[in-house]
Amino acid sequence: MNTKKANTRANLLTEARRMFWTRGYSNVPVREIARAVGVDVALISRYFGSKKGLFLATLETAFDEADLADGSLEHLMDGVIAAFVNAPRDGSEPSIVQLILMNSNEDEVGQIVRDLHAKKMQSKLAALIGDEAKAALFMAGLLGLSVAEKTLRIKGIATPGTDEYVAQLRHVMQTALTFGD
Amino acid sequence: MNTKKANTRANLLTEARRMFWTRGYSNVPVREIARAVGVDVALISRYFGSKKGLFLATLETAFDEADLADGSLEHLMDGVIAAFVNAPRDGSEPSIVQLILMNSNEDEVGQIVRDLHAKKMQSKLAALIGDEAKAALFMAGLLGLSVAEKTLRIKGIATPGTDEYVAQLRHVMQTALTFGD
DNA sequence: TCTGGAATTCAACGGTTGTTGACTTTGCAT
DNA sequence: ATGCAAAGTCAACAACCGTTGAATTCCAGA
Repeated sequence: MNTKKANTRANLLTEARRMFWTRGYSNVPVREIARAVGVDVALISRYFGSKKGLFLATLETAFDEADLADGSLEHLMDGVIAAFVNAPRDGSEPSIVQLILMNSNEDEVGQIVRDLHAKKMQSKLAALIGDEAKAALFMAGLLGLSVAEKTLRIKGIATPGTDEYVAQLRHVMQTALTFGD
Repeated sequence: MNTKKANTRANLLTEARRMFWTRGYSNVPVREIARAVGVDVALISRYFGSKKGLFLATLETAFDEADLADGSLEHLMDGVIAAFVNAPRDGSEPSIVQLILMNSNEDEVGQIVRDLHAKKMQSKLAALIGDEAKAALFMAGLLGLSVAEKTLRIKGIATPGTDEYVAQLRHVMQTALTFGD
């Protein structure tokens, strides 16, 4: 069987992604990932080279599903919400916004995450909106709402997934688009 | 001299505050703080009990200067900007918003920072604005702009301290106050 | 100058981290 | 059943962390 090794490798990748993206790179010991999967720690270094290699592997398919081709404002917002804010599939999985917020402070991998965000997300947004300052405010609103709810758990922010949360998101984002007008 | 001990104690406190507030609690080894001040590591445990004790000491006077008593919208925004966003005195010193963003993810001291923020900052804001949801969006905009500039370094966000940055801040915050109307 | 207490340093501890080489188990082909 | 890679485990490593008791330096008062 070739699927045996590939299976545990995939399990490690899934578990690592969930932990790294919700708690941050340096706050997750490799031993804990291995324990959650049910294998020995040595396999991480063996299959992914190092802890950093495992983290980079979780990044590789991060922005693949993001498709913001459509130009209309309505579809732009919906696309951003669907691709970056909503957690993919299972509700326990973190969103891309959370990946960014959790790991951009990290010393080692922080720059990689920032560059990836700038290249795949921010530049695309700026091109679609057509104004760098507006796009920046757009993104700031997105991040602020996320950190307010997910990290600071401020009372008054709606629960993600609800219509009310989407309404808040759209209101904040739409505001950014009127800046300076 | 009684001022000798108090002097190095104050130096440790200042250096710890700058490092903890800009890089996060767990990312700053106590040995580095001591080295920056020019004393031995043992003094930290001796003077503050523990690393956590040192961090808590940096929190003690954090929200003291915050005065949002005035009810007018103009003064509310200016007060928030002055008290929480602008760095106090020296430009190299971090702001309270940065303290919150940097340490709210921490396992140990995160809850303390969150509680402190909720008690001293968010509840006060909610009372002044009179609407919990609006106050939450107000705070979200503040945090988002800060994390976009300071943490992610998104191009398009103005430099803090400039008039343009204040304009962005006010625009984002004002938007939150019109939510639902 | 001597002394005694305060201020600081020194050296070591137990614990945790990521990593690696050697060993053991698994499972298919012969 | 047997051999033999592949898959996984085990033990140990060096480096780093926060903390602590003992030793040392510093310095004002007698």
